[in-house]
Amino acid sequence: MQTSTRDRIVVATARLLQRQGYVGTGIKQIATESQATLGSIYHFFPGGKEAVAVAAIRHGEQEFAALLKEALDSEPDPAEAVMSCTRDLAAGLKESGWVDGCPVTAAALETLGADSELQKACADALNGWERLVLDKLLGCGFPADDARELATTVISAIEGAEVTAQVNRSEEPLLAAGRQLARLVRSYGIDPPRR
Amino acid sequence: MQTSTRDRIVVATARLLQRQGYVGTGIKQIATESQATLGSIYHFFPGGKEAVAVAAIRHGEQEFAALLKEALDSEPDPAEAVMSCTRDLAAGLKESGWVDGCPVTAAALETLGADSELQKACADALNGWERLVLDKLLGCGFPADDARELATTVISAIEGAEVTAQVNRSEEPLLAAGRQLARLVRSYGIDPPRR
DNA sequence: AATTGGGTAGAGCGTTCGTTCTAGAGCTGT
DNA sequence: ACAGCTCTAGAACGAACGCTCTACCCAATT
Repeated sequence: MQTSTRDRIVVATARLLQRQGYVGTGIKQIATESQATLGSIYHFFPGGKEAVAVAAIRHGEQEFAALLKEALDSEPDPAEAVMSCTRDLAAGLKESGWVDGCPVTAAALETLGADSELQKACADALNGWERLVLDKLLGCGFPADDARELATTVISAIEGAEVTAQVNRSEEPLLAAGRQLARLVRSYGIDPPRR
Repeated sequence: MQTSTRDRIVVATARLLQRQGYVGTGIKQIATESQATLGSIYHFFPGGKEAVAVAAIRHGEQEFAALLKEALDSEPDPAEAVMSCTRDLAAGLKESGWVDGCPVTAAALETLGADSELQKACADALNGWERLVLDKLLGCGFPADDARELATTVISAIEGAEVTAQVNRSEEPLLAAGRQLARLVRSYGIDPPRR
């Protein structure tokens, strides 16, 4: 067997959470989609549905972090880097038929009231991504305070633009957000590091 | 009876959708929360759960539009207006214990695949709000192209910042987004209309 | 006084949910 | 050969789901 059963469960769950949220995703659907059985799922995740979801969210976080990191590293200028990021996201979103959005937003919104492990995993994901942007900005010479506020804004705006793009089935909201965020970043008048 | 049964159903459903999404909200919970019975619900909404949800989303759209309009009208300068908006949202979010977020996002994300009436209602809501911002910018003398792109970015960023604020249980993401959006709006160098 | 019809009330339908449970397959070390 | 282990397999449970259905209340109309 190529991939382990456990990995198949996590990956399939991550995709399902992304598309239909936490409550909308059933354990039995996960079993079918991952070609595993209920027995296997409860063997690897004695914590049940929530434990599977937490693992899937963490997987989604890393996957998205990799995409983000690659886009940020591809351009020395942070403004260009942000646009590269929204371009990649827009392309991926369109390719999936507008269903593969942010891997954590849907799950996060459904589990806000109960401060569960799942909710914590979602918060960790958002903060992790924010840190990637923050580091990029700091590396470009932005003052710490400006960089922090910009980083949270960039992640929030991308997050929101992705939802808007999905709902309208259009790349435009993401691309527009990318351009405006680039303008915002440039407005600080900090020269990109030459290499 | 003060409020009609139908109205109680719609209002209660709107709040439930906001907090736990579409799939997470049961018809029987709606009945309990709105002090109605199943019979009443299916009497007023023969279309079942989805019909109730559509009515609730439209109600949420109008409610949020009113808040948005008030905030936008309170300041002549569009940059200040956007910040006033995020301040109001942050205050409301904190007051609700971080659970009463955007009335449509949660429901929208769960119903992306099936192009249902519900999905359309969510798209209408987002576009309606965007138009309010657009009109404000146009009224301040922004060129049409810039205004359009700014308007979608503002709504997307507010949307995303609200989610981030909820997940982190903090006003800061919304306030930061407000400040950065104000900076972005000002970067176009258009004088606010004097009155 | 009788009738009509909008609205209320909730028992019960079939289905699906998350979870538990027992049984067995496939492998390793002795 | 046998015990011991991880992992697979799916039947079965109680609870909850969306929805249908019949029965009833009560104010307005005839």
